Amino acid sequence: MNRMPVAERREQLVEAALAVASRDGIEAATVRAVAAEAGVSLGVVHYCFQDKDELLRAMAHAITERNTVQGLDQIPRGLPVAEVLELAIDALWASISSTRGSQLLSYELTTSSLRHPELNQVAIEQYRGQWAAAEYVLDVVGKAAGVTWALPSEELSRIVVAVVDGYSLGWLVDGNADLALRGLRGLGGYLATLAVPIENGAPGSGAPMDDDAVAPQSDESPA
Amino acid sequence: MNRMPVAERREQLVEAALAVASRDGIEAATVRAVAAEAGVSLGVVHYCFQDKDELLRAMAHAITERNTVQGLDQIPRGLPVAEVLELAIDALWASISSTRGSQLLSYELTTSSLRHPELNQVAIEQYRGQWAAAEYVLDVVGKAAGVTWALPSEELSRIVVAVVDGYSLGWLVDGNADLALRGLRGLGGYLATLAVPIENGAPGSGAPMDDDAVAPQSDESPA
DNA sequence: CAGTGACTTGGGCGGTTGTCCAAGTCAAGT
DNA sequence: ACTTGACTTGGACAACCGCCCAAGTCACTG
Repeated sequence: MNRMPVAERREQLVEAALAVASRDGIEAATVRAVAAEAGVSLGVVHYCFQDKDELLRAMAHAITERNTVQGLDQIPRGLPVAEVLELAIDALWASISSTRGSQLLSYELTTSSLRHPELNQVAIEQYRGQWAAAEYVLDVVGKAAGVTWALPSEELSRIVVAVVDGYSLGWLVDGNADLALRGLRGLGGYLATLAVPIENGAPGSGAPMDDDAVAPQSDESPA
Repeated sequence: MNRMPVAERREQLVEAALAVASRDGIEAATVRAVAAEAGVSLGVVHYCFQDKDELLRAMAHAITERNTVQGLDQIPRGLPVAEVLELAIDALWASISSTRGSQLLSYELTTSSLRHPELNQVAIEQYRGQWAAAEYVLDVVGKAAGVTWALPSEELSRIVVAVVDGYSLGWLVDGNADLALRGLRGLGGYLATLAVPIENGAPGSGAPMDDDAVAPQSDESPA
């Protein structure tokens, strides 16, 4: 094999682990399988990572980092909240539904983390990332539509993450993408009822609305 | 060991498998560990089950069947829909939050099922059971409060299952039961806005309400 | 051009897994 | 009392796992 500095080799191995685990499941991501996927011999993995667990943690970190939301910068301003939300949700679902293996791997990583002390931090990092991402998206959407939200953004992001998680799981099980997307659009409709227009002279818009502030739902995608 | 007919022995082994897997995770439920938990020798397991997979399927079937909702028969009639929903949700959450290991095992079973062809039917059976249970609960609640729902019950049950799943996962990760319960009560508040009183002379009640029928959320617990 | 050290190799180690089986034990029927 | 067959036992097997290491290879520096 081509010689390569450790740092670069590590990235390659993480990539290989991600490929194997997304395709065949986290249990299939053995040291041997990762080495074979990367086209290197067995010893290389333990030369670059102290443990198999360290490799798995690096892989989890990579897949979590990759879940950053994309394409939010091109959301047009001045649209009604409901429409902005629909755009955001459609984009989110497109990115989720096109990466089934990664989605499934994310849930496998979460449950594995909750069982094995060596992966202790993985799950909480995953969800901290998702809650923060949801909060950020809600902030961007709110600014694009000129509204604020009737609920604290931590609660709202929890709602978004929970609902997206729930529908993603359901979709993984039954394979019905349309049903899931319709459900998520419903979440968008619910969120729209929580939008409060900014009194400021700015050209806001969207669903005005009372808050009878009931609340919870929410989640940001684990893609 | 005491002699025992196969059928009875099978039940005992399923119980042992459930104990091991709930406590230590699905990976820890090896044939040896299950035999030890049941206090029988190794060969007994393969005498009662053809495969390890057959044992796992039987275990999954048992845990899914056990998720039937309880205590619904003692819901008082004539209460406002919002209060009935809160009662139901509090009971549901009490049963979820008191069985952390089983909840986690349910998610492990789902992901395992989605990866291994031998467990193919497990996940879909789990969710069919949960969607049906949610539908049943919504029906009971509706009758107790004298209302019907503004959305088709299949969609509503999907919402319930998705939201409960999402919040359960979040709770498994961060351990914050209060936050999850508050979130689920919010789901109850949302559902209340979808309740339509029955015109019939019956003493219904609860939040009346327009349906702007957006929709989805929902889930029934995997306990 | 020689030497040094980072990187790679492939096999071996002990442990665990699912599966199998020859032999043993015990309750029930004749 | 003896036979039969359901049930149990404990060890063996091959396959796989994570981990380790002595030896080899190559790029680079002096």
